[in-house]
Amino acid sequence: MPSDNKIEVSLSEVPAPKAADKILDVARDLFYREGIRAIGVDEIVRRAGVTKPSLYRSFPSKDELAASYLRKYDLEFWERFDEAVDAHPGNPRAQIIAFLTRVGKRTQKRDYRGCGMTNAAVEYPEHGHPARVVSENNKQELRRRLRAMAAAMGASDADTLGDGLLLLIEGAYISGQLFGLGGPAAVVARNADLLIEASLKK
Amino acid sequence: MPSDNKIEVSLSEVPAPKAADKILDVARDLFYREGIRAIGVDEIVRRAGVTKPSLYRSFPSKDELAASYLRKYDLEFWERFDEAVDAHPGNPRAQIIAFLTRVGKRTQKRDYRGCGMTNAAVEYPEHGHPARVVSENNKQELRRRLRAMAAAMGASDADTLGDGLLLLIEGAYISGQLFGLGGPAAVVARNADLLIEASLKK
DNA sequence: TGCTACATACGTACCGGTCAGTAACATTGT
DNA sequence: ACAATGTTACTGACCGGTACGTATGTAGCA
Repeated sequence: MPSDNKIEVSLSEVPAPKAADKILDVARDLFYREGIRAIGVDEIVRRAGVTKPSLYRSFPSKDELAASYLRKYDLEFWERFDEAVDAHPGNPRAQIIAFLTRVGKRTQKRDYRGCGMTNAAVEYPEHGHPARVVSENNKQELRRRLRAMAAAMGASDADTLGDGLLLLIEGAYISGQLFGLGGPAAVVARNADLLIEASLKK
Repeated sequence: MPSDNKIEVSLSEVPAPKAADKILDVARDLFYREGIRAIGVDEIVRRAGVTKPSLYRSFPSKDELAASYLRKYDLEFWERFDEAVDAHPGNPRAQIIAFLTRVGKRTQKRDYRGCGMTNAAVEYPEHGHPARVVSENNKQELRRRLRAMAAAMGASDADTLGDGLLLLIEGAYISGQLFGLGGPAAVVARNADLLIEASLKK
């Protein structure tokens, strides 16, 4: 058994993953790839190597586990977003294009499955569902930031441009998983650039 | 009992809706509003006022019923699309804007649920699933037509513009059900017009 | 007209499996 | 001791799907 992570070289190093963490990791993977409704709790605990009571000791319900998965997804999303922002300080246009260039690249990977937030909202149309609430909050914050960036670019109608960029982003997420390789999402950055250009002059 | 459709005034008029038709009507409504995975066959037959064996005499499986629902959806979609096209003969730009204006309006209705095709593809990521196949075919045809229209507009890079329009459309479908009233989908036509403008000059 | 013969359409009751979730108790490591 | 986890077994509801019997309409024929 080479390279086992049970080595425990010293204190607080590889601190023996708790059951809740293993569950959340597996849930994240399966929920994202297959969909939340498509995955049962039995499969999650099986793949995580834990038992069902362990799941329900850490999470009050499957719906709340899904919400936790999305909160984790939310954190990772903003990390990726801010990475593009930080790469071009004071240049919102370059920030957007950098972000969309990476999104476009990711959509061209095999088995790309779009945005976990967006997918969850499609799976759970019911208002107030725990998973949907997380998703809606994420999207509203994204909209707010895009509009602010559009304003910082000096767009004459910043809200319209910000919303247009959001439409392109969501379209890329969906088209990425619909068309696979060679799909329309590959040119999302180019289209965003054209849209920005048209929104600035005048 | 006023206005009962059992009148049968003459031959071949209101020909007593068959079980299969009632099932498909109910399935269309429930699948679209709640999602395909969220609705069981029991609820469908209950709401349709028929029994389960009747469903399985007309449809070989739930998956095939979902595919039938999408084929019906596909027909209605192209009716709406061609309506906008026919309203502006020889003017692809006006055709697109007319279509997107109506899409934008529909996204602002309460309980808007986006595109049944798109939603089904999100619900069934597995390649080859009967419902997904119908959805993918619809989207590929839409892409083909949008690219052709972009070429007819005289865009320098017609494929990029066609794909950009597709991204905006898919973004509108998703944002419509994510944000509800006052969401970004309301300005999809305006953004499409800006994108077209930017893609034509030069 | 009266009868059978057959096909179509439908209903009752049921199948095994899976769903999310839980009760009660044993085991482990610190 | 204590807290976290595992073990086993279970619940009631629901899942998609089916075996099998029954009603109804109609064609053929006397």
